[in-house]
Amino acid sequence: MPEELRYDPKEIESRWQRVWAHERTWEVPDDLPADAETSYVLEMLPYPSGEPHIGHLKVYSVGDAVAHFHRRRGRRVLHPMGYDAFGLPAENHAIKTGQHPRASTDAAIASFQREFRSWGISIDWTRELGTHEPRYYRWTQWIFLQLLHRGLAYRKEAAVKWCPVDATVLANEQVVDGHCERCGAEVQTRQLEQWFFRITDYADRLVEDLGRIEWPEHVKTMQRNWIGRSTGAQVTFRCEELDVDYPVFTTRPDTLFGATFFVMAPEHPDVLRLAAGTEHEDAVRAYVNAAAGGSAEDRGDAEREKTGVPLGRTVTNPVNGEALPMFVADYVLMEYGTGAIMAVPAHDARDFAFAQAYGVEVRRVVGTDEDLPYVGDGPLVNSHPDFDGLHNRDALERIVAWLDGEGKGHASVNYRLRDWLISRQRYWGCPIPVVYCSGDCGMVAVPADQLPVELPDVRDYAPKGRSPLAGAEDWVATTCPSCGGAARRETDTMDTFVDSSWYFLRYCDANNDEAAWDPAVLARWMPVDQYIGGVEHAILHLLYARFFCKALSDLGLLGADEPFARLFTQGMITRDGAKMSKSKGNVVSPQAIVERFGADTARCYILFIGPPDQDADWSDEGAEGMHRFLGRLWRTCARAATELHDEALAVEALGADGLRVARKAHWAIDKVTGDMEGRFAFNTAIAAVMELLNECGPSRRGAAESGAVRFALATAASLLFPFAPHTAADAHERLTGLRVWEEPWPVADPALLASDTFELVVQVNGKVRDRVQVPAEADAETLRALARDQPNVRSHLDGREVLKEVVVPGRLVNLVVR
RNA sequence: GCGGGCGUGGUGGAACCGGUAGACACGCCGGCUUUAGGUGCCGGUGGCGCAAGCCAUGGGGGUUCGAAUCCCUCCGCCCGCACCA
Repeated sequence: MPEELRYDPKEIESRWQRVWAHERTWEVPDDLPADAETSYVLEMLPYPSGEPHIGHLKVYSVGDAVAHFHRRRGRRVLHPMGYDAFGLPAENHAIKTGQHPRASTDAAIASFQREFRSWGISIDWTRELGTHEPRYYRWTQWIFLQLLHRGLAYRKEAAVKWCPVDATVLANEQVVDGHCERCGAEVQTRQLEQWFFRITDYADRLVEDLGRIEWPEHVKTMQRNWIGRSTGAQVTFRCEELDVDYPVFTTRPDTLFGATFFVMAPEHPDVLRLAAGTEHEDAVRAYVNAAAGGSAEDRGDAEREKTGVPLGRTVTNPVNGEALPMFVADYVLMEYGTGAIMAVPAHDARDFAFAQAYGVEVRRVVGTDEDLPYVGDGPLVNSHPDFDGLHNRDALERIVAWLDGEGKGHASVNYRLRDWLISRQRYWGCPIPVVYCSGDCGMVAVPADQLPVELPDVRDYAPKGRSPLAGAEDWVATTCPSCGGAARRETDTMDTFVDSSWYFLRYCDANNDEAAWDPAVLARWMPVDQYIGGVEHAILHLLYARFFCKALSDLGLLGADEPFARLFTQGMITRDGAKMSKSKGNVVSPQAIVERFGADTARCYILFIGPPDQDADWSDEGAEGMHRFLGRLWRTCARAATELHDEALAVEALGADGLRVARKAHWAIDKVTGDMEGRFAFNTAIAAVMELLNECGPSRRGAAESGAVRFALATAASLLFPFAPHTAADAHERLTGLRVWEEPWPVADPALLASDTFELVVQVNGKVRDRVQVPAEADAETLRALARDQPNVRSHLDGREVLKEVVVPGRLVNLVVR
């Protein structure tokens, strides 16, 4: 093969990357014309650690294809890049090596930048940000202040989750089955004063607005489950002996007449007081202590035997005045509802299990033939003459109305969602911009014009149950912004999910030094039109970001109250069917692939491997095949550029071969466009380009006119550009002299899409017996006659009676015979 | 246990509305080019059968002229939720 026709991705890729960088091709200016059509395409913010992995390659291959497609369809596309740069891995590394987290983070960022650039993704690098840079976290702190002033950030003492390994508190969302989501250690409960964001204020809207966004249904379901909205009633039970009211939340006020006991969580503050002076006092104390020491994991296990201890007191059921025995039991959780429940064993599986174990009465109040416990619907029985016989769902409303009238209860909505605990006793995070005055001012917010509160250097990163920042004495000691007296800084830092809850806003106005953003600029881009990332963020990041947008929009700082209009969650790339990991030694490094085949091959193969929302197994052979295809495309174009003369494409003058090639090109335009528009079917889009190229092979194209072949090849390069930008740009330029990214996305000619003949399938009794080329305009009668006339069809009709003829114009004829 | 998704050649997958099952690729087989090879190009490739044909989309049943696609049922795998009152 002549040297000039060698496909050399290294040379091609670096050459075009230089052109795009030099011409700043992918930058979008801040002063776009008002009528510009825009699109915001965003991949989830990467955490920079070591080098990018194959998941990054996938997310940017998808995102860049989308970004390019929109650009070529005439939109101005915002496609920025940044780094989620605060976080524990860098800090833990610092504890081990003494290297400042900033140094290791910046090194990782540099390697990410280098690799991202080598992939040729079309990023507007002028908007690049790192969440650890003071110019960024200055505004993270500013947002914190806005929330603080609105009462959406607050400090309170509460039972919180503590990870003993990471030595910090965690948000509920970061505890999975009683274990730290990050490190896997079993979490403990501690009573601490911490900072929270009032996300529960938005619980309702966070559920409600899921209806307005185009997200995968399973992600919405996960969020709904997490928020856990339940409607029901709050009902007050009175303990006469102690003269205290205990409200409970129930979703089943219709079963109030079936309540036979009352249970409190071991953490309920009144438990010991209630038992005091009764014969159960010691047992209760022992039970409460045991519960406090038990593991959160066991506590959450529904299969576990129900345990509990009587309190020796009763409460009065407000609907019938009955005295119900009180218990303490750990199947009741302090953090949900009021920490106390009315127990209806006949119609609740948990209460039933407890009643069986402790010999409490079970009273059926929903009449059915089913065994107890019965949690379904039915007519009320054994309740009250006013309600007996009513369907329980109707009775529910009437009972709540009655309670309301009597002042004994009211309709109520309860959520599983807790407020977001955002303080962390760690170093490498955004400082919380608050000081504590040693005088009379108490807690004072650092004024916005004194931001950022910069993270000081410390000598010792090791966590000791308090933030390493507490050791930076010079930094901690400050003056009170209010009275000018002595004050001490808050030493906790913010959860890094705070940093990533607003970065997509900053990108819109990334270099604004006067404000976090200009709302007018934001209005142009927000919400993100297409967000792309892993499903592992279905709850954490995606819920927090939604909360931020709602809170900020309520503050008048932002128009969009949903951050991400469309979400796409990509599947994992596995190797030999298993998740890639260093310990398994099955890691495929993007750098190695790019080194060996070039970025275009890597990107295309990852998209070709299967539907991008599904997991897919990496195959080296598959990547080689993609490399062959790109080489063939490039070479065929390069050869055509010199060997096929550049004649105009006159469709009317084309012969059969030329027409076939031109048609195939228009078919491919239609196919690729449809695959990109409707769904992210990049795999079939690339397959269509492969088909088109196959049609242009020297033997297959036959006597096709050079204009038709050139058009088909240029089209192939053009259609492949979103997936293999360098190769496509190079091939396209050689062939046409034009820069493909400046060309509009091709539009299929309907006249060339429709063929003048089609292959009619003829079935007898549903089995294909023959095929025949027929004119596209043939009417049903013609098709019918033609079908019956095929030799192989005749032999199957021979001596039989035709009962029915099904004619599907443009497709098939089915003859039903006996 | 509850909810959701999936199951198609040796492999990844395609078939978007019920209308030619297996596009496109990997792998394999054969041929050509020949520079020694990788490479490149052309062709073949679901199974059984000499063939006509038959069988085939996890198993079974159903609806339909016609089912990978719709319905019922069973099996297997994956994901989420799971003492939330």
